[in-house]
Amino acid sequence: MINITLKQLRYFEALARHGHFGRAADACAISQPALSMQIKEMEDVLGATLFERGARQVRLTHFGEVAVERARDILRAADELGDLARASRERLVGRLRIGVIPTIAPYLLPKVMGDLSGRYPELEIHVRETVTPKLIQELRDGKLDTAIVALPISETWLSETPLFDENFVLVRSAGESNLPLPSADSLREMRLLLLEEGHCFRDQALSFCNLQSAPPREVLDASSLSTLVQMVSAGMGVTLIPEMAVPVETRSASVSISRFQSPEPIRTVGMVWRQTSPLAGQLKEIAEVVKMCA
Amino acid sequence: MINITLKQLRYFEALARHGHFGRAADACAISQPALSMQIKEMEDVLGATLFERGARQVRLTHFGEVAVERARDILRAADELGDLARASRERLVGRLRIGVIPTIAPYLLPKVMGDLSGRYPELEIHVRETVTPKLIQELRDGKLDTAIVALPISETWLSETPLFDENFVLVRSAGESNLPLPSADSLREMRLLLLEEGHCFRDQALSFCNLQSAPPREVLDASSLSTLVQMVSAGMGVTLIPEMAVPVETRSASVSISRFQSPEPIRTVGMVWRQTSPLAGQLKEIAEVVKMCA
DNA sequence: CGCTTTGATAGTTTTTTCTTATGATAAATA
DNA sequence: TATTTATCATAAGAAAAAACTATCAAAGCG
Repeated sequence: MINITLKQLRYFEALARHGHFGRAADACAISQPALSMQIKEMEDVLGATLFERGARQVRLTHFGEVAVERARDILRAADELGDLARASRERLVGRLRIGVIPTIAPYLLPKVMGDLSGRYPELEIHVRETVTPKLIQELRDGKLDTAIVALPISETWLSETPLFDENFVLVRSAGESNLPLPSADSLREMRLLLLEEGHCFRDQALSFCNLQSAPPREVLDASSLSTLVQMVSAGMGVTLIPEMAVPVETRSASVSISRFQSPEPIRTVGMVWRQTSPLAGQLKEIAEVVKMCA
Repeated sequence: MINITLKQLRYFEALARHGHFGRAADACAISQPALSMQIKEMEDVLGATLFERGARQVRLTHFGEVAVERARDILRAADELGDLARASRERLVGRLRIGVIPTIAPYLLPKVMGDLSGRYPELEIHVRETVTPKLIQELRDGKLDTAIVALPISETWLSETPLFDENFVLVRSAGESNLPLPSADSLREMRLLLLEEGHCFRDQALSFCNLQSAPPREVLDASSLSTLVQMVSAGMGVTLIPEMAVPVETRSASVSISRFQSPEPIRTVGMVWRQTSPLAGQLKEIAEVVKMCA
């Protein structure tokens, strides 16, 4: 498809402004014949005359007058594309889509969101809270820019950076606080309440109890840590929650919290993103901000 | 002053659309390395990354998404400069891209095409037949000059002019011609065959039966009026078709046609185009020609 | 592991654009 | 009227840009 070029539009606009081939050519920093040829080329392509070449002056035709308006619009839009690029290059601006797993989101996000908004006022943060496999899928599909999950993920196409380590604590009903601390193995014999399938925290808890995937007797699949703690508070069993969740979740429940002796159960929380993401640089920066919060 | 070129914008747009260097290059009729180089050049000039090159897919960055919108605007404006030139040469010549909805096209186009070609011998008419939302999108993208659709469209950036009104008639199998005419409401209880989702005629028919969007029992989604009539002919139910379609569609089907009493179902067919289109003047002229045909 | 897909790179060729030199026309000047 | 001057067009070669072919390298897939 043959078409006009932006260069021709620039020359055209210059000629329209100066009304003189020589001066317009100077303004464009090219020779006069070069300008003449490009204008002629443009007229040929358009199939219409742009200028009425008088002996002593060059004047726009009626069509030329209309066309130069359009040309100026186009040139302005093209220049704005450059401005747009410059604006987006400097600071972290625009939309940032973060995914967070449900066992971290409610405890980490309030502070992180505040800090990020303060630091990057032009950043529009979208948060998606769901389980790890879905987050990874959405990352792969380009629906998310980054995700905060329990490491490791071990996908070759992902970059991962650790943010912080997090202990698991035992939650028992208030009356049991004096009982001796059960060993990891003996948790198997107790009524251990867990999150439903799909949450990585469930697998981590089971792993700590040396259970592969077969659940212990009588598990109850909760959909949130809040539910778990409320169940414990009602005397239905014991559970594990991340230390980070303690302040929020025990506020309205009469339960006792105990830390394990070594080997203390632990998980590493980190941030992941596509290795190919052009935001990689900025995401590292954001990871630092999140580390501060934790 | 170094700057991007329209050619680069075209390549950029193609790559954004195809998400694949090879196919985009094909679409631009150049080799893949040529496209790669121009995209890279463009990214260098802008100083920003436009695409995230994944192992298996190429995806726009956030900035790329914003930029491609601008690029499309610029490209459309540049194309319109050509249209403008054509319009300035008084008579309507060159390419005219008309979109028509499928429930009108086969009945209106044969005559309209003939009349237009006779009247404007230098006019090269391209016809695109698809559903209204796609036509409107293509109009917006500058891929169409005008479209013939059911009014109203109510987009502020469109000019619309009515062409003619069209009644809907009831199609029943041949044996049922003596039965009394069902009311709009009672159509709901019959086995009403309709076009598939997306056709405005489907919505208009449903609306006449006072159905919002929930389809009646056992709808069968056909992709053309011909199919509908053939189904009716086979005794599978009843349907509505525009009056204009009657001569063509009942030629090879043993069905009976009945007009409704008032309130007679009706729709207004009209022509729409971008208000900013330089062809506006000529399009009005064409609308008059189409009116004659109907 | 090989095999395939896919984008990047290198070197060469083709096309486009630009430059200098020159021509042509008409107004201005003498 | 002849000459000069101002201007834009044309021509031919040089420079720059863009495109092609061939090939590489990385990553997914069986």
